[in-house]
Amino acid sequence: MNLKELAAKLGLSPTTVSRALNGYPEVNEATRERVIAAARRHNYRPNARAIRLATGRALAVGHVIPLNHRSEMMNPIFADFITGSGETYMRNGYDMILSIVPDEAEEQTYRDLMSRGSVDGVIVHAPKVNDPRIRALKDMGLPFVVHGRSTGAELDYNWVDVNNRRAFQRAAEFLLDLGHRRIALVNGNEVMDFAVRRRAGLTDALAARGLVPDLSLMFATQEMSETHGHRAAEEGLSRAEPATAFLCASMLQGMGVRRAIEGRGLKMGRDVSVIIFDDDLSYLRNGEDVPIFTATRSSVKEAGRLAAEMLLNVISQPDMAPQHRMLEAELILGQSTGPVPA
Amino acid sequence: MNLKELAAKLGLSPTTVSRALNGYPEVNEATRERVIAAARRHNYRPNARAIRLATGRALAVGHVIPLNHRSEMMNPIFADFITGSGETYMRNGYDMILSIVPDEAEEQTYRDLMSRGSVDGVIVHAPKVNDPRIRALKDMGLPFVVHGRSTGAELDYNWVDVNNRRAFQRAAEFLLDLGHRRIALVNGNEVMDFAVRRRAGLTDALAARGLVPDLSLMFATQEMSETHGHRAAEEGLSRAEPATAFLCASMLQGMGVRRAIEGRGLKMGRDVSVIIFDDDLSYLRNGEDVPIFTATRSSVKEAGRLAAEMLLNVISQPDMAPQHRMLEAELILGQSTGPVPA
DNA sequence: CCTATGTCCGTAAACGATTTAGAAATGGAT
DNA sequence: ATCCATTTCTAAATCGTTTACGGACATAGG
Repeated sequence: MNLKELAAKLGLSPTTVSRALNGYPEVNEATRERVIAAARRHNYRPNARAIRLATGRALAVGHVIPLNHRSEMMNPIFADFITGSGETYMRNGYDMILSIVPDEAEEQTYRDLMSRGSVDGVIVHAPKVNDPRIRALKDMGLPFVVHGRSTGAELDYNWVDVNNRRAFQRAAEFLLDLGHRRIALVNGNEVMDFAVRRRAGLTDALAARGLVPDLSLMFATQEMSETHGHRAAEEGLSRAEPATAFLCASMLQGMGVRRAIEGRGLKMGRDVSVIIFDDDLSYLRNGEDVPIFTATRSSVKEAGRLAAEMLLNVISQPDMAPQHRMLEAELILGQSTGPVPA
Repeated sequence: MNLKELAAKLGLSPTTVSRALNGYPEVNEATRERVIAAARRHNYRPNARAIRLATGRALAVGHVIPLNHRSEMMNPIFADFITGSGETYMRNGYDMILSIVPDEAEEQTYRDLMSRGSVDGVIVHAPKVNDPRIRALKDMGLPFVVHGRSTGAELDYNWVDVNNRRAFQRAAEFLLDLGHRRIALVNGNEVMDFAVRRRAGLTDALAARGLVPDLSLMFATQEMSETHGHRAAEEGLSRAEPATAFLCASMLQGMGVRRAIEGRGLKMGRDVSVIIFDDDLSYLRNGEDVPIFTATRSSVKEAGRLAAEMLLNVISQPDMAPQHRMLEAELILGQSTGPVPA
């Protein structure tokens, strides 16, 4: 059942039917109701392909997920992010198109999505320091929102980010207040922008107390996984002067650190303190009612929701000034931290 | 730059240009090359919206992800699954459209995708026992492939599944050979079809040795998470006759079980044995070179690849007989199993 | 020489909606 | 009765491709 057929059944022109269904004012309310009733009765759904061609809009946004083909690993936060953004798209009649591409092909993917008219805008995931995609997207004129930021990008652009620096700074201050001086960092890969900011948060806090970071306790694991966290903690605990506290960039790393601690017969929270960054992932809850890990918490799902809303705004008002949204992580107290052992 | 403009520049009709670019035979090879060169030079990309309307194909497949709105949790295997399927779509020029919907709205979502012409087919995720979606999709005539199966569906349909029953049967036999008799099951929610099959695998193995399952050791957790695994193991270990082995449906549950074991000062693999189902997720590796957990392993990413290929085949040949692909899990030996303590 | 067969290319009509321009009907005001 | 504005609707163009059909030309066969 298409528009023409429906119009024929009603004895109206396709134009009027279209206008009636889309809420245009120049149609009698009586006919509008008649049209809507008939549309419902005949189960009419406008053909999305035709709408897209006629309006010149794709009614779709793209999420391009870079796949690090060395580790073949997709960022685990991604599932939660799209859970948040997906609902916004649905409510506004937009489709979400996912492209998973090796990271070196990402820029070309944006170009294709754009020039073939498959999307009206994109979300940029996992920005690196000095990420070239930002300049490229600006040049192409494709609306975009970055989840995170890119240090060194001289242009202004739309982003939604959590205050990674402040989060790790506060976490480090908390550990310092507990007397910890040998604080190990179990970071993500430091080509990623968020990792650099988290590291800066730690060094800021140390510097504020006149301490210099011990580079032998700064780990940046290739993957933010349990095993990599475990390995880093093994090293940090076997130093001549072992770490008394760990600051981890992810829950999984934190679990690996805990395993290393307990593997040595030590107790987390008593002998060694651990703070993690908790993205509040649905499938990796930090405890149920009472949190296991002390953590800086910020919901990545919420970030997804905000980024999607921002992108739809940017699409509908293309010459709007760049939008920014900074989220603050909350520091929540769990059972994994305590005063430094005497 | 569109087709008409490109044709004008070449002094040809749009028809000829279209045919040249799409490899139709009725065009001189010399002109074809001229056209291809010009298309490349002017950076011409055919408008996807127009192609879709003209051909009547969506050139897109849908993945409808049910969101259990009680737990607000997306299945964590999903990210790996689409990593596998995504590449197949890309190679064949298909888009992947993701819809994340509360599970009660899922059927309506399929209907919308279909009648508005947004997709040529869908992948059905997370089938339940007696899943009504299968009948609904058959009735609608929308091509689909199920990741998993649905016990009780009287119709035949396309599916890609792992042999869950055999996997858990073999795992249980292995534990029985090691002398274990009190084997706890830490299963997923048993409205899910795969969970029922895994349970059947265990009870099969027990029955083959004349044993009856101890219902007080059969857990079906609402979520397959670390905390739920931990809680189940706490119960299983505090029985009058505690479990000596655990059969877990996921890696995360296994990690929770390990935590419960170690929290009691016991050692996994010596005091208590654990076998997990390992979906070979990219962000949850079971060890690096040598596996931590003894596991039944089957790559969900591979399943995604196979399901995508099957779906594209079904789309291109709609009256093909239903296709099935059964994957066998391999039983890999880790450090989490050993003979039952005396 | 005429016709049949191929080869190569163009014309025009789809595809199914939106949207522009304009016509017909209606209602008041003069 | 005339004029103008407003309301309501229609016809036709448009979006950028694909594709059914047909024409021109060359070559081969009779």
